[in-house]
Amino acid sequence: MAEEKRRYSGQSFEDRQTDRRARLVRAALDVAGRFGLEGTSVAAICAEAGLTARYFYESFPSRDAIFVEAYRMAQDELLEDIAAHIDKRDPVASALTGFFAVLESHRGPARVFLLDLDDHGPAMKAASREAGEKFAQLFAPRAKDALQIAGTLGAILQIAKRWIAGGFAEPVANVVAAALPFTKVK
Amino acid sequence: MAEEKRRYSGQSFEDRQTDRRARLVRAALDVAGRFGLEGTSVAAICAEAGLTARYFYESFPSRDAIFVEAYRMAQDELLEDIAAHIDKRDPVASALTGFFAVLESHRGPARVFLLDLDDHGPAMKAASREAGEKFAQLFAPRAKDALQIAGTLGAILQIAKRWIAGGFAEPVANVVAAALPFTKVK
DNA sequence: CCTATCTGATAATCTTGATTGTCAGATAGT
DNA sequence: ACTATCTGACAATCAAGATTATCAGATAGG
Repeated sequence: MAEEKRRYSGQSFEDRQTDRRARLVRAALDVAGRFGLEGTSVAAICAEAGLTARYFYESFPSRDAIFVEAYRMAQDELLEDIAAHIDKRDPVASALTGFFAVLESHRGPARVFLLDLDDHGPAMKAASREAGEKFAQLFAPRAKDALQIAGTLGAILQIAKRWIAGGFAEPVANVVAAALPFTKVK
Repeated sequence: MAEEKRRYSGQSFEDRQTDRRARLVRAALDVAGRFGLEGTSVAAICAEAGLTARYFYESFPSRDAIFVEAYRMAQDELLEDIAAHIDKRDPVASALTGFFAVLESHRGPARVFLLDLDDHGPAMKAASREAGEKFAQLFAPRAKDALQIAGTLGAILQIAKRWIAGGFAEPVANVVAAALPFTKVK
């Protein structure tokens, strides 16, 4: 909507292309956040971005490609936001607070993150594994046993899912309080 | 294969129908265990069961219907097997041991259980929620906070996933040892 | 004004897989 | 042997959605 003026050389066409690409990624994240990856068609992404399929394939070779890109973008933003929240005094608790706070403020992207991504192709699986490793460094910085790290991560993610399913009813502080003990498991 | 003799009235036709239905459910569980729900087509289920599509729709109105049934069957069997393992002395630890032991011996059905089932329709979602409640009684019998229960369950499931991803390399005892502390979180 | 390029919309194509329908051969009860 | 029913295989239909192709109108630079 918001019908951009047609003046297509206010910006160079590369700039416009880049714009479109970015709009598509945003749209994909948005739609996937509402309907899940499976429920996100190319048509829906394009409609959300106010573009048509032609532009989609101008920037991405396939639907899966944009999913991977959207996921990585959300991942990066989430990690950055959390990093900004970290307090040296108590890195784990503050990271946790940052994590849940960001989820609460970006409810769309949040959902994409918490899905099981192992069943959406190898690229997605790899991206999700990388994310897992990065989060592990935040939430279980000194754990060495892979299974234990998995447990901590699983606990936090499942708590987040339940929280989201309940409509973010609990205040962040409560959620953090529930999750924190799971980071302390010896 | 194993070409059953055609003698279709050795059993009444109702019996044969019931047989076919059961074979289909087994097959669905098996294929889903190998390829995931999305990767499980009606054709694949039928091939695995040694039957054809006609019989599929004789017993099930849709593909989703058999998924729900297969999931519930696996759920029941898993819970029964765990129940058989429970030791009154230390119910949680023994339930955990039973859980992982069963996963190890039934690797196919195991996978179906650990998937995120929220994105396969409302019936599946409901079934998975029920399962969650039953498992919570086993693994977190005295917890009262929903978020904490979620955390414990999430930890155990994630540990199981990681274990499976690693090809069941760790012995069950180690996996139980990694998971047990997560059931003790206060 | 002309024209090459860009844009937006729409339609055509292709794939995949579910769901139905048809049919000849097999079986068992009579 | 006769016939109604059951069986297995296969083709036909339908739908959804990805990917491509087409086309008329808009724009800007010369």
